[in-house]
Amino acid sequence: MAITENTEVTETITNAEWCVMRIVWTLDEADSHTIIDLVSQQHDWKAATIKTLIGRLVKKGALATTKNGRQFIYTPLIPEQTAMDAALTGQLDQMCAMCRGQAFVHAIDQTELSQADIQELITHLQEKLATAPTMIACDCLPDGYKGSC
Amino acid sequence: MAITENTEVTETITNAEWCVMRIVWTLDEADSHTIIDLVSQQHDWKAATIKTLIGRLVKKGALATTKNGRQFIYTPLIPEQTAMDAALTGQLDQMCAMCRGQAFVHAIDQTELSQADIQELITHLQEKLATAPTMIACDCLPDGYKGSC
DNA sequence: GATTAGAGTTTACATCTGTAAACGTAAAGT
DNA sequence: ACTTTACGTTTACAGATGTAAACTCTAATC
Repeated sequence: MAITENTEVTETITNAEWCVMRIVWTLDEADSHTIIDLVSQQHDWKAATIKTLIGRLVKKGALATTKNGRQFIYTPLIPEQTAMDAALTGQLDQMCAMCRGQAFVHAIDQTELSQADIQELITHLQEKLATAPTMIACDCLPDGYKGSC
Repeated sequence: MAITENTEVTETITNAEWCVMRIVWTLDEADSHTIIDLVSQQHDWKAATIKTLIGRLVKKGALATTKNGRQFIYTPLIPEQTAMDAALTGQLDQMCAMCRGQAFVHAIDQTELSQADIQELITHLQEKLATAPTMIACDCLPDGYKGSC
């Protein structure tokens, strides 16, 4: 069995931490110098700030460290797609079930998507359509109360 | 001109606050007794906790108050759809532009959607397809560096 | 009219986040 | 060997967030 599987997305990655993770996800592995260099070109943060974020991510189990001479090489322990999925789903779970569809409509309107992604989305949606319910009930009120947004 | 337009979504609504807002959005207006009653059926929070959340939402300008005898009637000052839109978009803006399409695929897979919503999404996507780029570049690294997730 | 109850306000407090300086230590240069 | 770097760790600190008790009134009750 694999040694470092991370199925459980235990800890949450904060906004600032996302910026660090994105660098490491993209490079797949990076030393702190590289991370600090790249992140500070995107955000007006001191090196110390980025060091803190790296440290917190290691403690959270989002980044792994491999000793390389005097320094570390950082690698992602949780897949980018998993983190994105959890972040989006977490946000959606908080919203009224009845309104999620509209939220998607708006979000998709405002997001640049590639032709391939759009195709894939259409395909998935068409499949989903087959078994889709006529309507989704509002789940904002406790069980037993009816109401709709 | 209208008196209480709230175009600017200044303050953020926190997770706990969302639970209160959902009740008010759904009922359209509610007194604190009702809010406390309904919210505490969904969450194991003391009345005091919910009072705090209501207070913070009023201070943030998310809820309006109208005096009604000794108590207040609370009404939403920001539309639910606007808040949902901002929440989703904010989350997406944090993720790699190249990966957002996949994030949508996963999110949509895990969300129950009505037939009508799916139809609408397909229509929007088909329209989008016409002007969609072949691919979206990864924007995780600072300008000048190329790399892809 | 005195008392009580309930609505809103203040205060409290631990944890999480964003932001960063200070520090210890081992490697690298001289 | 001695000093300077530079990497990772510790400490700091204000503001946001989750969670809730305490307090102050005004309105309703006896």
